[in-house]
Amino acid sequence: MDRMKAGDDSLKEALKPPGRGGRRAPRAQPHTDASIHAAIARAILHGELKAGAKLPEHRLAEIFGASRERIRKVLHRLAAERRLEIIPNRGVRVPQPTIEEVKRVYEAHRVLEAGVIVQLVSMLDARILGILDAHLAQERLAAERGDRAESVRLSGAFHLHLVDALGNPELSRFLRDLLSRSSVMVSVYEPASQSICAVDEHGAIVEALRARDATRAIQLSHHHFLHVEQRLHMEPKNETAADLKEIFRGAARGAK
Amino acid sequence: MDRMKAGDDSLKEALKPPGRGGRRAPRAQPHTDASIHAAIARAILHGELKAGAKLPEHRLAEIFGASRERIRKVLHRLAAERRLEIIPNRGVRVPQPTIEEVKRVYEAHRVLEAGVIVQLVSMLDARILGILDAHLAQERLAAERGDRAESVRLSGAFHLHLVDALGNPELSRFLRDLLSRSSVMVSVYEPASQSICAVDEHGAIVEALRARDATRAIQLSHHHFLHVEQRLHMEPKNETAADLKEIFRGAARGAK
DNA sequence: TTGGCAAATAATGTGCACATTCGTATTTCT
DNA sequence: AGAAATACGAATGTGCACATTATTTGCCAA
Repeated sequence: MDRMKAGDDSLKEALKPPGRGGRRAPRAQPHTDASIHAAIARAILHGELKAGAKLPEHRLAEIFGASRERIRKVLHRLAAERRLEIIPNRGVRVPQPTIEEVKRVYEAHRVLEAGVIVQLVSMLDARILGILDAHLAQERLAAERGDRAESVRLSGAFHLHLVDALGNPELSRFLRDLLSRSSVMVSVYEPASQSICAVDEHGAIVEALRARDATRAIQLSHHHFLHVEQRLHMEPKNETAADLKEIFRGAARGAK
Repeated sequence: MDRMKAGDDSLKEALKPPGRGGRRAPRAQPHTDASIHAAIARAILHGELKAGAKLPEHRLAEIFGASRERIRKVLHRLAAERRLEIIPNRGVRVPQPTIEEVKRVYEAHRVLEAGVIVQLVSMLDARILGILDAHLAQERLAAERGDRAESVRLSGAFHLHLVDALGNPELSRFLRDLLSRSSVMVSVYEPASQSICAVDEHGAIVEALRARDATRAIQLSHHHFLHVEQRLHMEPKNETAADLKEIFRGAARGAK
């Protein structure tokens, strides 16, 4: 028979909006390399493509209406960015990180953020503090509303704000890479409920920064990451992946 | 006539040893993807491929004796790693960083190393100190011998030892990316003579680490990087690139 | 002589077809 | 009946040929 493993039609759902959501399908340029790349990256980031999900290039080609070679190029690029994993002659999958790799990513983030804090206290100004304060307000609002999805998103954005404040593209890009890998991890080793990053801990870090106390800010950040790591479940969830067509439905070819 | 720009035959020279240098050409497997990737990466790292050098895929294909598609795949991967720059429909070149980008890379390295130091003082042991001490001894030896090339290599390796001591692959990989980009920069904005990184400054950092004085180590590291930045010339050298065949001669197909 | 324009040329981008390899299912032997 | 070997099928890997785009060269005109 067809040996369809676990429903193979949900890939379409994940790759919805390459950016602009509501426009009616333009024409003549259904999908550029960048839009396919963005669609798949977004699906991974949003957890719609679960860890371990297979991405057959032939299937993706027909979903996006693109040739297999274009899909192939995008897939290889995503693999070079560590967002996908290519096993020779066996296809491409969403990486299924081990618990050790998860800890390495968090450790890397922790080490980087310590360096960021050191640099930040020497160049902190009202503008940066304003951004951080505004962000904390958003986080509190989302927490009060009980908007869990938004809280998760904002808790990641907090750390992005810290590096982005330095204005260094290299560092920002590195952290984004780490976060994109973290997002896959939360779908596997799902943290206990509640917000991933407690708002209070973020607030405390900002206060230490405001006081130009790098040592204290680093300590707070350090403990903050330890809390996050402790919330991770030690055993992977191992759920069956949704099918590709569903995932990429919106992103597929606009309106087929 | 032939419009050979600046001698187009030096590409071969740069891509010499994919790793093993002296072995006589094996057979049947002239070049795998990895070996081509390594050869080009090495040529960039060693400064044999100067900034702004063009790498026509057809030329590389005949040099390595591989198909154009394989070259193409490797080139795209190198571009994803920020080692090469692809301009659509205009080919691939070695990136020619601006002085601002150079400073960003050094700043990123400096910020990262601050975080590394923070983590390092909390997990420093005799083994790590031994590695660092041994490295310093090598650096002093090279300096006494006046071996400038070796000094440059070792000064970069010192910072690699610092991150590698943490045992975190993510951080090590990030720093290697940064260093690979720095190597292109020194060929453009050539630092004043003398060693790039003074051995004494490295030694002082190790001493601060030995004393578990993170603050002092960070300060030393910070000033160390400022010194390196100050040594950069502010104007690019703009020299004509050597030709490809020469660069990749050894690496090409072993024994033509 | 210089400036712009047009054709030729070379290099890149793309799609197609074939070769290779891995997983699966069937068959056969013990 | 169980296990191993084999054959089948699907998916990936690779090379080739064509289309498209940029760059250069030659020419013409001002």
